[in-house]
Amino acid sequence: MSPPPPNPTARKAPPTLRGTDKRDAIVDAAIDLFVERGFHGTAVPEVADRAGVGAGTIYRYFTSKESLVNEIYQQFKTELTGRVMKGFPVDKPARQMIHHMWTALAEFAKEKPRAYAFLELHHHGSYLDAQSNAIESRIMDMGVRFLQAAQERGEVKPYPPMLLIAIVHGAFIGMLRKCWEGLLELTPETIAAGETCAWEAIRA
Amino acid sequence: MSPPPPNPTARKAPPTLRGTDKRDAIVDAAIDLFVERGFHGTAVPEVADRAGVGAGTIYRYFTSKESLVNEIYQQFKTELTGRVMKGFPVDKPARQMIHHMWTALAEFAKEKPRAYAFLELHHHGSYLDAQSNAIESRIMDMGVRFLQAAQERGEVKPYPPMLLIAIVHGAFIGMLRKCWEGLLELTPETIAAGETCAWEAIRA
Amino acid sequence: MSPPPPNPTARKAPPTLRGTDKRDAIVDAAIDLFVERGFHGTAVPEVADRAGVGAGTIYRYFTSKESLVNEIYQQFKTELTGRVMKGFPVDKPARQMIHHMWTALAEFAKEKPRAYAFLELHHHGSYLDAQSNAIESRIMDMGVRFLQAAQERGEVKPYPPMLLIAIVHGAFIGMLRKCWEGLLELTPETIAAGETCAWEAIRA
Amino acid sequence: MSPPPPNPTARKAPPTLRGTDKRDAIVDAAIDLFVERGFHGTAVPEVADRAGVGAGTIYRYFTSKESLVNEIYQQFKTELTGRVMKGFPVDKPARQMIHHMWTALAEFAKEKPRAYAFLELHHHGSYLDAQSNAIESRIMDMGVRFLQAAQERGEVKPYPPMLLIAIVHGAFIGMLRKCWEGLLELTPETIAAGETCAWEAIRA
DNA sequence: CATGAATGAGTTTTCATTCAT
DNA sequence: TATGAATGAAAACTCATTCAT
Repeated sequence: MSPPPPNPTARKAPPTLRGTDKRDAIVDAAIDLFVERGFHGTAVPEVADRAGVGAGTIYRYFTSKESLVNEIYQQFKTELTGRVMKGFPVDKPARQMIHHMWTALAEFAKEKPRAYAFLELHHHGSYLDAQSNAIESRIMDMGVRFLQAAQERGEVKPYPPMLLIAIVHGAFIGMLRKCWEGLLELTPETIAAGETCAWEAIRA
Repeated sequence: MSPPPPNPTARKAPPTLRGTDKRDAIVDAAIDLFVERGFHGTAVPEVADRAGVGAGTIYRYFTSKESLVNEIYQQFKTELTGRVMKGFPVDKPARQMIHHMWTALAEFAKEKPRAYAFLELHHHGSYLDAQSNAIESRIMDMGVRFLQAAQERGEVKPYPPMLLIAIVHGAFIGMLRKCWEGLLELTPETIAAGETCAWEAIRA
Repeated sequence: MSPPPPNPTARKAPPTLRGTDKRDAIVDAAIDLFVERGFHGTAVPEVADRAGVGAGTIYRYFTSKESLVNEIYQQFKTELTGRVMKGFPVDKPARQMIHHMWTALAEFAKEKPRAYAFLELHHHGSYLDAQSNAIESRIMDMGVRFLQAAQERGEVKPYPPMLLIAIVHGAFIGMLRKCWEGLLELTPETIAAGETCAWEAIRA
Repeated sequence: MSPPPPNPTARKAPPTLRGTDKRDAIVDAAIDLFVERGFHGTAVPEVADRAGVGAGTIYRYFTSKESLVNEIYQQFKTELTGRVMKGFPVDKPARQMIHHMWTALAEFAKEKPRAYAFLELHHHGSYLDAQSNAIESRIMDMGVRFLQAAQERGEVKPYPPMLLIAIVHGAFIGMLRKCWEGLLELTPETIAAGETCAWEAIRA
């Protein structure tokens, strides 16, 4: 996200990196607090405290509290959709598409659980701007197209594609939530079992 | 301004019920706003305005903003669990249990969509007190017991019961969310299709 | 506290008395609360609760919270000054004047401790109106005149009369305060000892 | 801390001390208003206005309105008792003790009249915490001990020491109050005369 | 007459944002 | 560039007073 220093001999390199460090610290702190207490329940100075920076510093990286959530949202939503899109088995059977998607989501959720929780919990906050919401629709459209194709091949149930997406995605979220609540563990076995359920939910 | 009174002699009805009316108006307004903007994003005077009462009036019915969310949460969570429990086919095959549960949830969600959204979105808010959280665990325990019995009868997949619950409940929420977003309609067909998916997700 | 009904056949007696009873109950409750928590620290509904009447009832006897304090203040200040004036040994030696005054104050303070505390603590509240403050000055003027006369007779110290008043009255209040705090008991002995001190403080 | 700058180029003095300056301004404003209108009668923004700071600033120096009164109370009560204790003629005749105490109190009351009035008027407010009240008792205990010793030496009247304290302290307060009301002037002569009265009030 | 539910102006307190250093 | 003290607008909540019953 930060452009590579065009001048490798610059003495200013550490400060430049420090800038990135600070941004990252702010993002990390903000994710934690937004997940724990929600957007409106989190005070900017709290974010600054947890990030170990001054309150004013946040405004050097983000123009407002709203832009902070939105930038975080877009950053991670983009990363998440990127992972799902990357290597998506476009021409393969639906079973493999589900496997790819389920695995990609699970990996992300395991690597960056707070970020995933953040995306999930702030899904439709009134503070999200148009751009943040747009990312969602694009991936949804893609999902619908692939599912329609699979229906035509008779691989999945002939229900509205949006319903099938909802069922699969909902099942995934449901699984994750129980993990966050400590009632389930996100082991490879759990993930695989969940995937089986999700597939059988929609297969023809 | 006032609707044409079909009965010109009825004058006392509103005054008689006014106390209950006001409380209900506050609860309705609060649900709407909490769903739209979240707990911390909703100001008490906004609730009062939408309810058509003075700001101070809210404090005659609820001791604090927190008690307002908690009372609403408990009221509807109790109603919802009551509906699921009532007439639950205890000794019947798992398929019927799923049908009963799915139908009960769908009926409630259709009758009182805002209330259902409220319960769903405020699920684990830090402002919910012990009592509010307790209702959830009790119904979950029951679900686990029934699923275990069904597993022993070989009716559902031999995965952790909590995972199966998560999948089914998650699928239901997923379906609803798409309805809230206007991407799906909560018709009897949609509901039935979703139920089929949910059942096939967990059946052995 | 309520006078015996002089007319046993009057059907209206109870209502009539009830009115007076209510006013008295309000005054009693108000004195207690004003002493405990101060004027601004006392809520009108609290007064109503303790008096056992409805909140609105207070406004049938007093036009406002301010008029409530002021009426109470004037009522008891008038009673107190009346007691001091009644039978004041105008032509007698200063020693006897001090005795009379000290005894009158002590009797009142013993009979109606809350009322005395009220007068003392609300002495110069910004909510007292002109009339309330006027009562004070009149009795003070009288005290100054008598003390000047006594000075001319060489009975008391030739200091500013206002200082002598301040010393004696201050000493009395000081004694009472320790009683209120439970550090001293308002026995006849204490009162007499205090009087001796007060007299020797100002005698020539 | 900084000597009076006779040098017109000094620009940095106020900023250096600004933190302390603000706190002091708040304390000064609060004392004035608490004396004039009482604790509950004073609104925090009023204090802020008079102090020339923003309302929020007060909460950077004091955690609440209550802590504001308590900190002020303790600060000045500690200063006052310190002055009385400092150089107290422990082994000298009671006459000298009275002189020392009376002079110390009068000096403080003259230097910081608002602070003295504040201490006096808020003496037993329900908003004072345990620590604020504790300061009072310690100095009282000391007074009792010294008076008992003086009684054994036959220097003062054989009345309860607490009564003698009450008389002397009450007389002092009485004198001050008349000064606050403008009915007496706190000249050295007045102070000396008052002291004479106070001594003769308790001497054997 | 008596009541107490209802209210909005006012209270204490928090917090996003700015700006002097 | 980074800071954090300062702030005022807005939040949650209280209460003197009114008025329909």
